[in-house]
Amino acid sequence: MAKDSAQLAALGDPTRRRIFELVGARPRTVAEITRQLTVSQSAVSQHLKVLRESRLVRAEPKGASNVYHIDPTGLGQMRAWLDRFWSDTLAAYKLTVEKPTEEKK
Amino acid sequence: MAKDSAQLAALGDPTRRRIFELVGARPRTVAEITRQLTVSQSAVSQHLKVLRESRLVRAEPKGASNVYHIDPTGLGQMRAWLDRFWSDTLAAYKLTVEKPTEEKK
DNA sequence: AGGTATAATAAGTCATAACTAATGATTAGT
DNA sequence: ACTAATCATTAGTTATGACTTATTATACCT
Repeated sequence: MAKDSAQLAALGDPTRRRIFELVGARPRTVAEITRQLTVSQSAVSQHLKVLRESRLVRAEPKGASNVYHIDPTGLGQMRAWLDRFWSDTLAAYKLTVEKPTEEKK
Repeated sequence: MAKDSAQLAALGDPTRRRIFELVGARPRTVAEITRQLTVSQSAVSQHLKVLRESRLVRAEPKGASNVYHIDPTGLGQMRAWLDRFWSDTLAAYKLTVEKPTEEKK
């Protein structure tokens, strides 16, 4: 459990979550994203940098534009982080449900 | 996509991630958690409140102590949030892998 | 070459959230 | 009743990260 999650850190910010969701809906340029939000283009760029470095998005240059896509790498890492708890929690939950009368240990 | 994730907001903080991981390893009291970290008991309590309100953990009173457990509710919501992108990303990724020569659109 | 658009970076600002010490309610034991 | 332990809450402090404006490198068109 020494491995912190850069993805969770990145998505802790609401503006970055919205950016991620926009890109998740379909690939977008910085300008498109900026038009959808109420922050400056520069703020969007800075947020995209954080998302890029945590491997949640990747940039594809197209002329003067950069088109941002979801990056499966960070998604997979985040999913792995989550699955650690999900399987354990599910197992404990199933025990409770299947044996509701055996609460004593 | 109007539904923001309280769970991601909660886990955006590194101290709260560590607390969540400790509780995920096994149920723990506030005192136990406090001993494992380098912040005050008061800080731990405040963080646990955030985790509780986002349904990532639940408290079980035991005498003067509170034992904290993982709450499957918030985990499930977080997983659902993530799965929205995972399935789409996987589909797009598979398309790329299965047809590597058709990069033109 | 000149002009426009795009996006990354730098430098500065400041609100807020993570932290602390203090407090008080509750529990448990003698 | 008294004492100790536990933990939630309150009130105060301040570092940091999200924001802005400004700048600049690159791409593209005429």
